[in-house]
Amino acid sequence: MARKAAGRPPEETLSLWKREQALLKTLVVDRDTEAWQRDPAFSGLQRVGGVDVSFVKGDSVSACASLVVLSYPELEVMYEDCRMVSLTAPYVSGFLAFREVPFLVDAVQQLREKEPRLMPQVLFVDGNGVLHHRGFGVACHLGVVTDLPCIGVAKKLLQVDGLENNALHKEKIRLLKAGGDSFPLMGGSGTVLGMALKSHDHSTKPLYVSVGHKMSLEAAVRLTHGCCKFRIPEPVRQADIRSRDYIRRTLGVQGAPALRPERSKKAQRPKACPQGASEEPAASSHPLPPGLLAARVFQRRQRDPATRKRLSWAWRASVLGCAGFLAPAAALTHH
DNA sequence: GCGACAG
DNA sequence: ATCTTGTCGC
Repeated sequence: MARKAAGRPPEETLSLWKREQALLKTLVVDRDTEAWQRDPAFSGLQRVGGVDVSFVKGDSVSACASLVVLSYPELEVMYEDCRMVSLTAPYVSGFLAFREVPFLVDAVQQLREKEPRLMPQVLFVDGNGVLHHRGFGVACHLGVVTDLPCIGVAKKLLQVDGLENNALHKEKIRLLKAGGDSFPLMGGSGTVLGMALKSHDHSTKPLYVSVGHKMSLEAAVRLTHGCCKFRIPEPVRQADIRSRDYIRRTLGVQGAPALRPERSKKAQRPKACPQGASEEPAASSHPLPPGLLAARVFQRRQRDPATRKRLSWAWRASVLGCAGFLAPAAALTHH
């Protein structure tokens, strides 16, 4: 039963989303916060995570959200969680997080409750971090809401702040020699928004790496390279493969009941799965509305005395925003 | 009409 | 994101 696509949201909704992004952006930490991030060999890093959302072809609502955890440096799958979800928001460039993040947060939360020892120390996110229209892409969004270090990895250049996939850019790509080579992506304001990375020796198209949360750009690029067996970092690649497999096994086999759905060879069976995981599509979860999600984050952060003062105004604005009493935009630029 | 457009 | 076969290269 393929459901109909939601149209583009009204300007009013986009305005609320922009406010949400502006609020949460104040919580992004764009430097290394963990000891392993500064270690040359990432000593102390044992678990890397990846998330992805795959879609059902004729259906713009049904999707499979997946979270995988891999060992580091072996890059073997230790945990896999795939779940069918019903998307509520349409895809709008610049607002990807509002479509995908609620389900990914649910997956992280379930892992935190049921298998805390498997919690990844960093999450690779399919999409951009600070390399974004308003400096707050899906990798930042997921990072701030989960409080996990996150790395944004996009397969195509998001052309914002003067960045263009033009002849000069293509020439810089051509000059990348070996896997690990990269060049900075400088925005119009002179800020480095991310790096174009040749993820392995024989990759033509680069990856666009940017900071999501709690990690420096340098460490993000270095770790991304360290997690690439192929062009796409293994955590994201496994999340992608497994979510697509899940859809195929769940929806694509109905006409062939005699055949037992098989797992693709690229997807090795993980050691752990979430408890209660069913082969049937799970009931669609009910993510918090954007405003309440922000409120919950601020509520948690507010317990930390170091950030309480700085957040108090944002906390109030968030709560007021939820109630439909939005403060004027000027309130966000003061303080 | 033309170019942009993370996933 | 997804629609799609074969084909070229190691």
